[in-house]
Amino acid sequence: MTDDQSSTAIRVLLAEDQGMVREALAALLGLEGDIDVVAQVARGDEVVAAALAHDVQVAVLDIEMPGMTGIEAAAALHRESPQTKIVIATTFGRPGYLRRAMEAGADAFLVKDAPAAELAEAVRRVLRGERVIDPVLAAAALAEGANPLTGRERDVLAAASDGALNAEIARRLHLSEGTVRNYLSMAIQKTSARNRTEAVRVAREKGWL
Amino acid sequence: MTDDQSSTAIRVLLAEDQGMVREALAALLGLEGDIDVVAQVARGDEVVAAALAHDVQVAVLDIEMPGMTGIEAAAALHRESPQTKIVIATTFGRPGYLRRAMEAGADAFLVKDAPAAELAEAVRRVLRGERVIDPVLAAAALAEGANPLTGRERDVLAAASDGALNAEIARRLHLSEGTVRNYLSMAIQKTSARNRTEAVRVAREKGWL
DNA sequence: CTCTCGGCATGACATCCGTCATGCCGAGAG
DNA sequence: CTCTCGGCATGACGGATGTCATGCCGAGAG
Repeated sequence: MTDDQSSTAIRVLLAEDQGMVREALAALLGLEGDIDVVAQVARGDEVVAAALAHDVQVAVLDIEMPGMTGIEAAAALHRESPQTKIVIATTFGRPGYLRRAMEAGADAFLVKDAPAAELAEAVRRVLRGERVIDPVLAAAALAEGANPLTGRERDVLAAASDGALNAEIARRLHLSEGTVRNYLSMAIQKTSARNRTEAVRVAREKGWL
Repeated sequence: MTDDQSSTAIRVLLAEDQGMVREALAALLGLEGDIDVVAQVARGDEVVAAALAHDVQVAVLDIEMPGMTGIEAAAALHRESPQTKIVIATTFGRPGYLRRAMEAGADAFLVKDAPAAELAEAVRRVLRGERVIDPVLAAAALAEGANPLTGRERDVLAAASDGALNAEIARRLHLSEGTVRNYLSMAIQKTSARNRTEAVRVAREKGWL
C-alpha cells in the first residue's frame, strides 16, 4: 500500500471478504518492517489477477469468500504463478480443508484463533521455502483419511444442507428421487450420522463439504 | 496497550475470540491517535471484569464468542457500568441480532463487511452520545418485527439444529415426544419453512436463534 | 476377459416427521 | 369473572426419510 517501504520487503496480497478484518490484517502486517501489503481483494475470483498485477510474493487467503473459495483460488494461483507462496488463514481448522489446501498448492495453513504474530512469521517462513502447518491439525488430517464421499454423494448432501426436500434435490440435480435417497443414505453411513442434518454437520466439520 | 498515548485518548476494550482478528483490530485502532486499546478479551464472560478493571469508555464486542455471547455481555456490562459505551461488531448483520443488541444497551451495531474506518468512527461517535446503526439493517429489523418464536419453541428448534431426533430432544428437554413435534411444527410455521432444517436456517438468518 | 468402482435406477418397507384436533393448567390483564 | 397466552400433553394420520436388495452401464485396471 505504501511506497516508502524498503525494496526488499515481502510483497503480500490479502484476500478476505470482511472489509474490517481485511484492513485490520493489512494494518497489522503493515507494522512489520519487512512486509508490504501491496494488494487487497474481497473475492476469491479476484486473487489471481491481483497477484499477477502486483508481482505478489506471498498470497494470504481466507477460505470462505464469494466468487471462489480460497482453496480454489490457491489452486488457480499455483497454476498461474507457481513461485508465489500461498498462506491459508481460516476461521475453521477443518482437517479436510487442510488436506485440500495443501493439495491445491498452499505452503501454510493457519487458523485465525492463533496469535497475530504467527501470520507475519508464516509469511516470512514460506518465503524461505518452509511449510507451516499446526501439528495437531496435521495429525487430525492424517487420521481422518481422505474424504469418503463420492462426488455425487457430496453434490446431493450439499443440496440437502439447507432443508431441500428429496423431490426438489432430484429436480435440481436431474436425478430420480430414489437415487437421491440412495446417495443420502450412503453419505449418512459414511459420516456415521443418523440423518442428513447430522451428516451435513459432520462433513462440514471435517472439511468434506 | 501502550502507555505513551495522550491521556485524552478513548479507552477501548476489544472482545473477539479469534486471536488473529482481535490483535489485528487492536493494531488498526492503535494507529488512531485518539484511541487506546487498553484491554483485549477472547471470551464473553471476561468482558465486564476487564472493562471495570481498565476503566474502559468504549467496549467493542463480537457476538459469537465462548462463555457468553456479545449481546449477553453487552447487557451485563450495561447493568454494571451504564456509562460505558458499547459497539457490537459482528460477522452477520441479522435483524434479530440488531434488535437484541440495542435492547441490551448497545450504542452501535457494525457489520464486519464494513470498511475498517467505520469502526474507529463509531467509537468516536458513541462516545459523543450518538447511536450508530446501518439504516438498511435498521429497516430490516423493523420490518421483521419481533421474534415470533416462544421461548420453548426456540429451545426445541435449537436442540433440533444439529440433527437430534425428536425422541432425543424430548429426553434432553424433559418433554414428551408429541410436545416436541408440536413445538417444531409451530416453529416451522412461524418461520414459513417447510421443515426443521429450513426453520433453523431462517431463524438463524434473522437472528432469532 | 473379469473385477471394481461410481453413477444411476426401481421397488419394498419400516421409521420418523409434521400437521391437526383437542384439552388441561397457571398467570396476567381487563 | 372471562379471555388470552405460553407450556404441556395425547392421539390419529399422511407424507417424507432412510435402508436395503437388486441390477444396468461405462470406464479403467490387471
